[in-house]
Amino acid sequence: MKKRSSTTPVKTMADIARIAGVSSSTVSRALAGSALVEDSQRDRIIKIAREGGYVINSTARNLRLQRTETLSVAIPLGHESSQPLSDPFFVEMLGYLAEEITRRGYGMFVQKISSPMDDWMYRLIAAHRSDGIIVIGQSTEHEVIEAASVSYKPLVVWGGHDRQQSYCTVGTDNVAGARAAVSHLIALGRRKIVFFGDPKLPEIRLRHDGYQRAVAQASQVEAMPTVPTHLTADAAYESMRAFASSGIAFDGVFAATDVIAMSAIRALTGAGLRVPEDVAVVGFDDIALAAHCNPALTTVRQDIQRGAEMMVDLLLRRIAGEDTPSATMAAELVVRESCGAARAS
Amino acid sequence: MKKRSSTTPVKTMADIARIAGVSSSTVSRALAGSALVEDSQRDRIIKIAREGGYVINSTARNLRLQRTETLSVAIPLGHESSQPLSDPFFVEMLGYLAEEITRRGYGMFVQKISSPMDDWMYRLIAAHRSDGIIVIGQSTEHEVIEAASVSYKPLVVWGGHDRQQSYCTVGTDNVAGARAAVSHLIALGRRKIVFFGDPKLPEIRLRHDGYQRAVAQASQVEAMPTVPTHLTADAAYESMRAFASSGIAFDGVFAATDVIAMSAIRALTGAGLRVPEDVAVVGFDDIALAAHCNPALTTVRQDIQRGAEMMVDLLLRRIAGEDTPSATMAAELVVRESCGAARAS
DNA sequence: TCGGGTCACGCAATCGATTGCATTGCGGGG
DNA sequence: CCCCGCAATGCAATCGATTGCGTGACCCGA
Repeated sequence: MKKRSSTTPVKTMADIARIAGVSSSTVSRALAGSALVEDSQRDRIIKIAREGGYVINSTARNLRLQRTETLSVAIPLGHESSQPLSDPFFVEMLGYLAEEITRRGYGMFVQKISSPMDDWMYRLIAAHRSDGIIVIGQSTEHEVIEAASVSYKPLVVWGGHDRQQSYCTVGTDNVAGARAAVSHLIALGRRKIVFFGDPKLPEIRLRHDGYQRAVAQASQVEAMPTVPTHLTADAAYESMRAFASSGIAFDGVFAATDVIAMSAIRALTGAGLRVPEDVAVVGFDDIALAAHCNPALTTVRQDIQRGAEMMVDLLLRRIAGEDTPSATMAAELVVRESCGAARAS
Repeated sequence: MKKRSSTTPVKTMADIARIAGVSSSTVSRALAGSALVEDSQRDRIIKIAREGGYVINSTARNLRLQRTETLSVAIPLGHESSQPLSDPFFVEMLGYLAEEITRRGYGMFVQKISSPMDDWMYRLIAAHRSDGIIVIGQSTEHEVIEAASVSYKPLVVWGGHDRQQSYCTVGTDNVAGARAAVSHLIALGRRKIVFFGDPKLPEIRLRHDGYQRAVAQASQVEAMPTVPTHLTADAAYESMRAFASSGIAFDGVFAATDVIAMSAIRALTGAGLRVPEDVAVVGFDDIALAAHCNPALTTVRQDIQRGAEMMVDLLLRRIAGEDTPSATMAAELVVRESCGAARAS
């Protein structure tokens, strides 16, 4: 930390004005780089500010300018009781958002929505603590978001996009990604593929759609049950353990998220099944650990970084008054070890 | 979102005052529950506010009250080039902090310190955007933090505690935890235990101390090299791959973090070594995935949730003027599969 | 009936930065 | 020599909530 030789503490523009022998108006203009201030004067004022270690008081500035220079990031966790932010996907997204938002000079106001009353959105808006809101994942809150979006425009949501929804989303092409994943399993000779995930959540429903299309399109693939597990590692582990001991034969698993996939693999191994020899597993998300677990996970990659950038970009444009459309990014199948090589059908 | 029947928009206290036929002073006092306002009057004002959907403007309030009701959370990543927030440990911590901070009615201002110039701390302080700062992990920034802490009191740091450091830390007893982990490996019959992690980082240095003490205390345990790997999954994987092919024989690994441990396991498996049969692995942190990777990871548990609570608690007390001491939490060895059972020495 | 006291409430300053408008000084053209 | 105009700067209001101090109304006892 730099040492400041401040005999007179320089906290406000008035302090600078006093030292420079001018009014605070001039200081304000000088610091803003206004051409109205004489060059030498401006330089002198800026020098005083710098040497005094002056940093503008953003609270006062924001009050005057009627804005906050802050973006809210809301994470609804309606689907997992009181579980803390457990999914690395959300957390990686949070990290990229932090990066992108601070890069643009904004602050990031993080809000976890644990026990959603239906007015969380309203309260977040009315608090006036941010200029706009990013919602990570629709969870079970689609209706609430939809309702809020009618009157509140600076809002961008990560998640699945539906034709009849009016709010602006950024997301991956879940249907195509899921379809590619399941088609890959089928191409490797798997015929009994189970879907793990709860289609009540919008994104997961789309992935389930993709799964169904791939299955419907292929021949000789058996219809298998859908297991609506929660998104947490514990719940997914338990679901898979129960399913594996149910006696239903299966040779492939399409997990709605990587966390589910990794937990499933562990449960399968615990049940004496080998991955990928006995059961091939594909996930969705490509979280950082997917490449580094054992066996390495074949999964559908979502470009989280680009997603974060797009959300911030769209939100800032919405704050500026533009009415931006939703954006969908391509999904990419990343083949690793967990689904093995082709085998005889 | 609730429907507001606001013919007259109620945005400010002055609006409410106009409707109620009083001054904004009275509105302010009424909303604050002051006894100076007559009961029926107060109820009426509160009713008007509620029906108008009024939410106080915190920017104005904070300017007047000279505070921000916001806490900064800084994450220095000096150790991993431009890597995004990759370690689940940090990210889980972030989630718990978000929970705890919002629970206390504060906002959370997240700042990622990617390419640390030595004035990041000063800038964060001088921006006046928060009432206090939580730093997650010392990374390579010990000196900067130490320097800042001399003049800036509302500061709490997650990380290792050293006798000669003056800032307030919250952390796990790294030495004892590491010692327990390594002693466990030794008790299981392992004799050639390698340490993976970079002792340049304060916390890791303490874990390395614990490792050395456990080794020194035991008999028949060979001195093995320390491999100073980075904290990212990729770097750790590469380090282990290189080490495994170096020809040095070993039967145990103590990884400084779970991410390193999980990557190491994968590299070992890739090199044809079995875990835990050929090499036993112990990690540190007990991140959520530790229990759910394959094999499940034996590791030293840090109570992240309690850590987050303590940091917020200490910080609020520091903001209130108290000079709180550092806190160290007990570490707990969690035995799972990755170090196997005892074997003949 | 009057003075002292209490209760409710309003006035106006304050927090710090911004900005429309007024003002000052200076130079040049008529 | 005077006046106009421009350049540079100051004044003061503003954003919205808070709060010390002042004031009016009312009640009570003397």
